[in-house]
Amino acid sequence: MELVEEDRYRFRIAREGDMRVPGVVFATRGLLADAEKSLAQVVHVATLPGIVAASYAMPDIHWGYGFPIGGVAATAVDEGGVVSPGGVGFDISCGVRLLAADCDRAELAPALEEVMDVLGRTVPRGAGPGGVWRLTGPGQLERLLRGGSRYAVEEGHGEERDLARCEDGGAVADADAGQVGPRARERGLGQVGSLGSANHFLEVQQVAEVYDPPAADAFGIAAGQVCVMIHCGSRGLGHQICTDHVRAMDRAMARYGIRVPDRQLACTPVDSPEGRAYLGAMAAAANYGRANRQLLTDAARRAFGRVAGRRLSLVYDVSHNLAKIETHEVAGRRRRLCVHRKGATRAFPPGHPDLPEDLRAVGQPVLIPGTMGTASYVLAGVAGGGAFFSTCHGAGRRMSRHEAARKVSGSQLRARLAQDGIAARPLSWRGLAEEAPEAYKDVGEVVAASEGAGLCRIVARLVPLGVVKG
DNA sequence: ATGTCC
Repeated sequence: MELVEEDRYRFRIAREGDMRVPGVVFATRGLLADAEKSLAQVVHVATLPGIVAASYAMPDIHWGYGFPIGGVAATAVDEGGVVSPGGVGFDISCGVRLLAADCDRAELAPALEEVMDVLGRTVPRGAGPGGVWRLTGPGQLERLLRGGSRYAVEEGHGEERDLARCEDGGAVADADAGQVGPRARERGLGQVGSLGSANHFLEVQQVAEVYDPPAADAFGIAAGQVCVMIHCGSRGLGHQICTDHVRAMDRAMARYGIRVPDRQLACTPVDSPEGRAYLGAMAAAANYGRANRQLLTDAARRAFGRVAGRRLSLVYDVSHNLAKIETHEVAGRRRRLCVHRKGATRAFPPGHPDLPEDLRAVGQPVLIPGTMGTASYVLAGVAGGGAFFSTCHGAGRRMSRHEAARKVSGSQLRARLAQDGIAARPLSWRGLAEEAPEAYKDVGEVVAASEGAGLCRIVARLVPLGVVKG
């Protein structure tokens, strides 16, 4: 496949064959080494009915189920555009929340090990059931699927101010719990308020460097400040919803005359019973993911309060695995689009009406989880953001889990992190090894390419002080 | 990502 370099950070895959739009890849040549399989997925996505503008890829693109991770695709709702669960991913509403503590690193230092011990004991994690909340019955799950973070706050697990700093105010209204199947419910009941495993984490971090002081100031973070970053999703509930609706769409697709180059791209029109059912269930899972992060926030606040007498205030909460109905101008026309972001973060520009008032002047905070040994970033949305106001979501893997586990010893990694002043609380050595910093690309390179491509601007770099891993 | 294969 030919990748035409349009400028240093933007490449084009010309339209050919069944492609309805070209591919546009924001990256550097270096970041695209070994990206052949995921670029083929960019081409596959370009064939979807109703897709507009381009099949986009972010600088942290890598291979995923059907769509690439780091993919953005918008379809025109009123022109037969489709929705595809593969364009959201299995971990619906996986996302990141950043909390800022009322202290700097030196002030927390004497209490850090104990804070990490308490977090290690009180943050539920790992595969399978177990969470902060034990739901009392189906009615409570129903309210949670509709109310998201808002419901968790109503039940006493947070502050009203938290909701203003959550994407969509902590919950979307179009959740349809009736489209969440019995198995998804069953899996979700016992996992509310848990990290999960793999790349999910809770980290205590320090703001190492501020690049955009006015934006950092508006976000409520400053150099040296201690932060807590939570990266998790909708656990088994989201996974089961994806499984159920992929199956339903796979069966229904032919009735709509839709053919896709890869069965993993199963889709139906947004405006079809199957499309609406998926989007309703997906929104419910999105609310579940938000409640999940709200409850983990509560657990982190309790640990910080009890051990160190410190408070945590919410900077922002944003997902990087969602599809949303948004209105954008395409080719001079305002159109209602279904924007799929999979491993891509929404990044609203300054002035956007959906941003809370105190952030509107600087743009939406974008939270980029890096690795436990290097850094994470806070970015901000910019005007003109070239892919329906989307940017990267993380470092992107360089090694497979298998390769990382083979090359890295978990116990040696923990010792190495400790030498660097990072207190790790892993659940298993294997899990830690799979997430070793060297298993990932350089997150600094990813965010630099994202900024260079005009998708966002870099606000601050955060470095880990302690990590709780599933 | 995921009760890592109903």
